[in-house]
Amino acid sequence: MAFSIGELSRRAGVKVPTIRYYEAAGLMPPAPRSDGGQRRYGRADAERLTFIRHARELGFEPEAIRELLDLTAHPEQSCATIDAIAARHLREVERRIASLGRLRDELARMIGECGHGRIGDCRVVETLADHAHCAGEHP
Amino acid sequence: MAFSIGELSRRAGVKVPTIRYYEAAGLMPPAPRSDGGQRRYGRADAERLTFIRHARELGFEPEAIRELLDLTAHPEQSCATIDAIAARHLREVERRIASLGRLRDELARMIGECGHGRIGDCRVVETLADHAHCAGEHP
DNA sequence: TCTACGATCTCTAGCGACTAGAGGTTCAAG
DNA sequence: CTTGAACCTCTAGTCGCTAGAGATCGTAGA
Repeated sequence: MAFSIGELSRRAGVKVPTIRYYEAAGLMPPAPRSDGGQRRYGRADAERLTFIRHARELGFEPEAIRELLDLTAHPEQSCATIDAIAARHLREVERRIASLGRLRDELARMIGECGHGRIGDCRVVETLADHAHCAGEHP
Repeated sequence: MAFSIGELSRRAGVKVPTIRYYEAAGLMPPAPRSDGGQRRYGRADAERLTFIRHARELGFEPEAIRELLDLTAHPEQSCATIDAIAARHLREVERRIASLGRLRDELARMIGECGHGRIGDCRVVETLADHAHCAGEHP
């Protein structure tokens, strides 16, 4: 039920030094220690760390991840607070899904044309380059 | 038709020093210079840079972005090469869309429960923490 | 044409998020 | 017990930017 940092590393797919870094950075809680001073972890830590890894791979910044983790950690805070934070992240997530959807379609089209012996022209750049209007981001 | 780095910065939503950094890093081609040595850009540069920004926001590493840009830049390379690279990115993009979809559903559920006066428990962590099986990533 | 001043130039240094290594301690299988 | 892999802390390095410093360019207005 209690396992080492190496085991946690294997379960979550996050390198050992990175786990220690996340603890120092406040993304992971300070782990309880064995008599000899080594960190001990449980299932919840593996889940939390796996979430952090996925969120990082998806391009979320540590600050955003912290907020998402807080949603889980403090369900007692007001509905309005949760709603505002969740809604903001929801909009962001939907933007990303839309962008990735366009990229997926373009990649699929290229592969399809390849199969028919044509070297189709590639519009990967145009695919994500347009839609500059989805911005409203840089003040 | 030819504009400055500041103008490019505004069009693409990327800071001026970052543009110079991308040039040094090889993500942007070396820009032609004015008589006085200032960089001059065209429409294609703005598109490319906007693509880079979007791809970075979506969590793609510079190396992956370089590959995607190369797909566009060298349509003359063999079908097999293009197919392999595009297929790999397609799988990755689909994984991300699936992950984001789960996160979106969970955020939407929380907001929905908020609206009905309940402070629903938050499962955002579980949402992305499971599915460790989609790994095959860390050797 | 001259001038002023904002934009651009290069260069160096700093920061956030890791990552790698040195040197020493702990744990657990034998 | 012993011993070697795994852990500890600490420092230093890398990558992707970001923020000055000090000098030069370019253009609008007198």
